[in-house]
Amino acid sequence: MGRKPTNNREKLIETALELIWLESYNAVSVDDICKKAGVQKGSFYHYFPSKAHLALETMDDCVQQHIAEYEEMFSANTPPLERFRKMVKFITQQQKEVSAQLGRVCGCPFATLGSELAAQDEGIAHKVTDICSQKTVYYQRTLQDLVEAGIIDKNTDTQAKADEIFAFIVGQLIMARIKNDLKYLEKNLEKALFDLIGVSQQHYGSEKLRA
Amino acid sequence: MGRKPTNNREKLIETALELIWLESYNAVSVDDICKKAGVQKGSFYHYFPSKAHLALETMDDCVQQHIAEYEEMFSANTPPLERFRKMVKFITQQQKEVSAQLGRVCGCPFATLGSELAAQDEGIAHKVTDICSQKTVYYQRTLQDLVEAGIIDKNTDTQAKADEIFAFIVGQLIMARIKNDLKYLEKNLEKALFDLIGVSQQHYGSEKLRA
DNA sequence: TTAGTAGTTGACTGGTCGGTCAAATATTGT
DNA sequence: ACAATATTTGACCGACCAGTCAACTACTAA
Repeated sequence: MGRKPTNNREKLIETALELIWLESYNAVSVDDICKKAGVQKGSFYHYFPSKAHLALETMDDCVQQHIAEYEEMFSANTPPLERFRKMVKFITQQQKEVSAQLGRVCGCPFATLGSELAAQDEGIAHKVTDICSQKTVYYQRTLQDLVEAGIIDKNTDTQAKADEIFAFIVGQLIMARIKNDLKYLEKNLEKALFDLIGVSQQHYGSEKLRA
Repeated sequence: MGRKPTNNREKLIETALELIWLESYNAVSVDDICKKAGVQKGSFYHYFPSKAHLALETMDDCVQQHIAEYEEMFSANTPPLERFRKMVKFITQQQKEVSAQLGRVCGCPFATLGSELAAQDEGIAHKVTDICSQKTVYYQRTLQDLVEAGIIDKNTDTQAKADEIFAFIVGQLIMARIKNDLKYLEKNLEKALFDLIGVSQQHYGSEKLRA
């Protein structure tokens, strides 16, 4: 029943991701999004009760894709250090692509949005917090595997360390966004991450041999 | 000549820092700032040619206070590890105070503003980048001292490591802001920072003995 | 005294904001 | 054919936005 389904909903979500990621939530208006998506404002409010709800659904859409990637990168049959290496490559590669597509380094959309709206919209702040926990689970499991493999200190507080890793990556992405420069990401992220985790030099490249 | 000087200018800058730090640049209007500062809009535009200029001057004002603190914390007659410890304490203490005063964890005003306006206002993005470089100079000098004292790996790329430290702290502050929670900052920041720098466990508390 | 100046006032502008709505249109099940 | 439903349309709303301006006030230097 009803009218033929169009992809207006998806178009709005896609466009919202682009514009908000590039600029910011408050700098992009509903009219901007509609115009760029080629959708009328009435249709917008047919699908989303408010601008904030669009942002929430956009984040859901974005995180779903991320989780799919993370499931693969962090699968148990990948050696633990290699998982982090894959993640670093994924992040830098993704930043490179988005930067080429949108014309500037955009960083982490969740962190940017979360920081901007932390005090303005509880719902969005909460959603971002959720996404963080979701991701740190992958880190924590991997850290446990690293402990068991004897690659890092067995007294590591894996929960705390996982949060630190997340914060570290967020920080690097925020700085890349502000400076509009990918070179720090490309050059040092992996090594810096291993320093933070506490991987000794001798393990840096030797995992495959021992795994 | 002219009328008796008031402190309206300072009031505007103070109020702008409060409101923008708490919320965000685009979420706070010139009217909001004027109202809270008890200053008329005409006076606002007597002192500042635009909202963006106010933000710039607010950052200048804020960074000046920071630099004074950093000069003391990072003075050469403080042992290098102790400098970082002082900084961590300063950051957590400041966050605690601001959080008590403004009602929520606010994080790093430069990073929040920089991330929000990176693509919207070149001037502000550039100013934030400047502030970063200014601060990383302190880190780099301290890292060199740590190398010379034999406390960290002598092959450390101090320039890169200083940027990593900055990004790490920014990340922690952004996460504290998003989660509106200081506990990670209070519990683990110092240890995590030392891990990132590559300070071995044996040096954690022993510096004063050897310095 | 008076001319010049720094600072203040608050009404005003044109444009944009998020959001609403009643009517039109297309599609489906019966 | 027709009723029910899903979707689209674009004009419209009041509130708010950054910024302007001409008149006004209080001070100083000559």
